[in-house]
Amino acid sequence: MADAPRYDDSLTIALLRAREAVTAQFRDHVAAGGLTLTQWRVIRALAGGTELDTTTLAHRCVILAPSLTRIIKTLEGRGLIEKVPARDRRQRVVRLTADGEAMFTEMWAVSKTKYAAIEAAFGRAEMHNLVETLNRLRAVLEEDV
Amino acid sequence: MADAPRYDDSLTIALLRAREAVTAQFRDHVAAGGLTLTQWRVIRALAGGTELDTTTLAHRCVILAPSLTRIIKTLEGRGLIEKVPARDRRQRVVRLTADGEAMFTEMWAVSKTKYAAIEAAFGRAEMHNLVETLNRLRAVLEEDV
DNA sequence: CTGATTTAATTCACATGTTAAGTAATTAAA
DNA sequence: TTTAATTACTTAACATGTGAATTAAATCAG
Repeated sequence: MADAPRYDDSLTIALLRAREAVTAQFRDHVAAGGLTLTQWRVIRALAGGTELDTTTLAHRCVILAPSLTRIIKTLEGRGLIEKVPARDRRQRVVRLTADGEAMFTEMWAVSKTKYAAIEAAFGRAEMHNLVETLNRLRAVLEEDV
Repeated sequence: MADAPRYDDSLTIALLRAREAVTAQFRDHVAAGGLTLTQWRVIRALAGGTELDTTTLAHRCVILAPSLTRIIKTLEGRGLIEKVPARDRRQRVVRLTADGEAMFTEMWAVSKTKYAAIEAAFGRAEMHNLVETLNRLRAVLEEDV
């Protein structure tokens, strides 16, 4: 042993902690709306009349298919999303209901200000650069390694 | 709506995807050892004879207390960790068993090479800089915002 | 020293992550 | 066109995330 990097210097731990710190900024607000952060990602991906099938939605929201199946069931039960007939009957295509759109609009107004507060505290350029770096890291890892 | 940033430009999504991409590099190897990535973080934090109480361990591994309770139960059942008597009898202090240390040593050898491969692919300086940036972001968010 | 408060873990209940297996619809091959 | 292979999603089983309530031990106030 002994050659393990200090835990705070580990990339995996740094990513975990950073994500925890960022999501913490939104969790209470989203919870106040009766949603989890994961459910909120789905709402957000569908905002503005967007219709998406489960596979695409799962990919955009970074949610595994089994989780999304449960989430769709929950949100549909609350009347926030609804099914849309699809040509390919294997697919489940969904969109927000009027209630869902209203919920998004109301919550997004606040989320936007929180996002802006993070930008202000950390620096707009720094943040943009960080996102770019993270996406580049991902691209590198998904290619080869 | 319409003023939401493109999803790929969202900091939360970028963090989620990047973390997913990084952990994917280790998941199969860790699973081959019969461990989950979360369990591996615990093993790693205890490597080298380190004795830690639940609170400290949870903080270092970024695991919530209820999860850690279950993980300790599991790893103890497998003979990888063991309890240590503590002065404060409210605390649960644990350490690796001889089997646990052996498990760590064997798996760490491979993990290290995978970590090095990521460094090589992404760039050592880039990676060090990313970790520093992530920790700085966290520090900023935990202060004020 | 006794009772109130605080602290460290655990337990509970439910949501999600994760892998594997199963089902139904589509497409491709014979 | 009938069957085999593929695709999209669901279900199942277990591990973890998350917040709230609970228990046991230590500390504090009077």
